[in-house]
Amino acid sequence: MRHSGSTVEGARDAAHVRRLNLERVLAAAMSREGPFTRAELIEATGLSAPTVGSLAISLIRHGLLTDLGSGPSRGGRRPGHMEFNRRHGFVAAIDLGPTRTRLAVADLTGELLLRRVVNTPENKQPRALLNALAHETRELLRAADVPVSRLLAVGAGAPGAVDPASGTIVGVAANLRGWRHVPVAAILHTALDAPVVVENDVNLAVLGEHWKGAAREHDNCVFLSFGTGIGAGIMVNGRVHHGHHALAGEIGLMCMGPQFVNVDFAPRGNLETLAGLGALRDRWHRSGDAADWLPDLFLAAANGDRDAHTIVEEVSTLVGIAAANVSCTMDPSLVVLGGALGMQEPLLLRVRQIVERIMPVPPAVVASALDKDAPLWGSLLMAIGEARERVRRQLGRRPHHESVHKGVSA
Amino acid sequence: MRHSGSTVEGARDAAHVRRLNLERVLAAAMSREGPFTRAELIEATGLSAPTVGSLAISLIRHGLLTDLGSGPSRGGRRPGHMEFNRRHGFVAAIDLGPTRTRLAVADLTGELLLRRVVNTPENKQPRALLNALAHETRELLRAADVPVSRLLAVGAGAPGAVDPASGTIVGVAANLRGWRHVPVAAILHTALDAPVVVENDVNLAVLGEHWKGAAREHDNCVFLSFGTGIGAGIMVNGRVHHGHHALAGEIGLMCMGPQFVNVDFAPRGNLETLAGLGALRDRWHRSGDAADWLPDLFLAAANGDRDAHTIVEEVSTLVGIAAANVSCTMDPSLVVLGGALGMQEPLLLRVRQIVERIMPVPPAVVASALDKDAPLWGSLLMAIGEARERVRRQLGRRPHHESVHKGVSA
DNA sequence: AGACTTAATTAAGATGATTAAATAACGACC
DNA sequence: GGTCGTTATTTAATCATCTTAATTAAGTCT
Repeated sequence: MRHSGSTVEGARDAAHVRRLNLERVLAAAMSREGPFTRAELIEATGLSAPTVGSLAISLIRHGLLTDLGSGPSRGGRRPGHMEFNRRHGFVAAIDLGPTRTRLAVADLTGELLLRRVVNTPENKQPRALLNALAHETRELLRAADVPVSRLLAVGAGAPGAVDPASGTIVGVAANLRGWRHVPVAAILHTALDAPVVVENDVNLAVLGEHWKGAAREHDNCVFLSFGTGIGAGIMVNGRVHHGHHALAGEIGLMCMGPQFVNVDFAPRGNLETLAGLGALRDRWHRSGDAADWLPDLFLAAANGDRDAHTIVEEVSTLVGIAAANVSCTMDPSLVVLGGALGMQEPLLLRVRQIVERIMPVPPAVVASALDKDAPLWGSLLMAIGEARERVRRQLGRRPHHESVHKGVSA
Repeated sequence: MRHSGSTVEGARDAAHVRRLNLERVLAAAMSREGPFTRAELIEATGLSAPTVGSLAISLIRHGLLTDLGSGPSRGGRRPGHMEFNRRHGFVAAIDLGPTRTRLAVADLTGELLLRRVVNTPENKQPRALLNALAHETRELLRAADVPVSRLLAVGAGAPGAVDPASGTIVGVAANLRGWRHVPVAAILHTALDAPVVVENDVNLAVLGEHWKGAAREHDNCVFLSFGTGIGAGIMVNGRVHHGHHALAGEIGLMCMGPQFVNVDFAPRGNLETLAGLGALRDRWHRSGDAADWLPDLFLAAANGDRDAHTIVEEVSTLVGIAAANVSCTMDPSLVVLGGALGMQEPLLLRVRQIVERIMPVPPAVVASALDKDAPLWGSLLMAIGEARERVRRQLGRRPHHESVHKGVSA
């Protein structure tokens, strides 16, 4: 549920300045661990003392800051301590996976309150499934002692092509057949009575890694997910790049050489059909869940099994080429590998080797630090962003005036 | 010569609002063809009449707007017409190519005054060559009747890896051997006494096509240049994407299949060595300038020459794969093909076919509208951006006060 | 006890936006 | 040809919000 700004991008008057300064102070307050004083906010924001004082009062009135009373003196008047009120609002995250769904509840700073992993309900229509997950989320909120009214935003992730603008799953997700044009945001919004932002799971993974994982400080990076499906989350200047049809990062479609062009092309020559877990399973003559046979494959390859070695070698090469080709296109400072296949150490080494051969100034290539939780963290971050947006809008309105009576000046 | 903001990202006070509003009015004034009235500015900016009046006076004082006196009435008071003063400042563009160098002078709206194409001086050291081009630029300014003091900014383009932040050519350019760490911006700045912004030629091409060419309105697009060198200019949300080491778009490095990985790799398997004009020339057993034999090749292919057909077919396929792979990574709404090879019609058709086979929602694939002039237009746009920046900084300072005497209020 | 320190608030002044009213200059109409 | 309404712009009054300077508050230190 995104609101497109109805106003003409903000009137440029004094009130605008006030909003900007409020955000500055709020950002300074949130970035700080524990309590702080007005003086520290003055230092951090560069604003004048009276302004910070006034803004602090405003934020305390709104409940975003908690007044902690005065602290110990440092040689002068005792400072008034305060603290960001983390419990002013909460967010929930739902990472809908093909087999497992991860849920989490956190406060506005991203501190995790509770999390839960459930089996994704099978054989359910999208709407029913989402309602079941909403129910699960409400239970989690109750368990975390969070009143539903305090839920400010929900972040949801799903595999496949997602249009964040409309909060809809537009394409078919790997293992979630039949999900076409499902208005995920709308359904969850109704069920949870909070704004919902929806995003592709790989895009969430890159957000998560950037926030809490291996990609901290890397404002230009990519997350490459190699599992049953193959996709990339692309971060440009600290923001996720979606592309024009929300298809950016669909590197599963990548063509791996001229030999794959003229054949009966569609489903037989691209990266996903060559290097997805499906292809590996077939070549390794196994079936069932990848967790059962994937480690075997890499163990066998390490132990000199000819077939296994060939499979690993060839797939690693393909993955390496993909990573290198994305790198020469985007020039990220970091490439994060994820997904069941992407987390395999031998593959990582081979990918790094290939990338370093091809790129004159190669990006670092590392494994995901958050692994399967990466999209969940990304969902949380996205939800926090939406929640802060909501808070900002709240702050725009004047607080409940407690009719301050003052002597009328002559 | 870029200045990194010394202030802490702008003090958020009333003066800040003033600056923002000045920019609003200026943008509205520049976007308009011909004269306009205050009333129109009020309508366009959403600001109040007194504010616009005051800002207009300020801009007229600074010489950015020209007062044209009052125009015809529309049933009421006659409106005061004014006009953006295009001759308030000028910009120059220099597109340094391996064989030809293009120069242009334009006003602040991008209206071309004069242009010139010269042979790139050969056998000169970088510094001498740049000084020669600066001399050429000054001549062009004189011919266009532009005083050097009115030159507000210069945009320069060069092949190879350019670091726009420092205005330096860092890598080796295709036909300009020996250009390593040449401080282009600094040299030209000294020679022309104006700020210089330097950018990679392919990045400029995408800027140019977006501004005046085939990519208008396409805020997510890529320009693929296929000539002796191969590279891409990548536009994300209306801005050129540079990547972390200014290597974004170096798709000449792209690996075209696993068969090219394990061979003695470095210079023999990537896109540029397979599909660059050098490779074509060798396969077609020719030598000299591509203009002499490239049309022959495509003509022969069209006329059924077996060898030519094979060459064209194979190269087109490689180009198509590259375009498709960039597309699935970036999801642009448009792919523009340029460069001597990229402008060949049969290649375009094949590329379009491949891209449409691979992408579920394919981008449009078109030939460059500006052809060899694309980087020049991009340079102009970049220079105009820099010039406007300079003007904005000027506007920050108070105009020469003509000591307005007024009665002191009691 | 008095002097200096640090923190926060109050007061006064400056800037620049807005609304409301005034002015300017015209067309139209009886 | 005077009144009236219309359009464009300016002037005046008001308001919001920032800043600096002064003041109050509540200590520490010698």
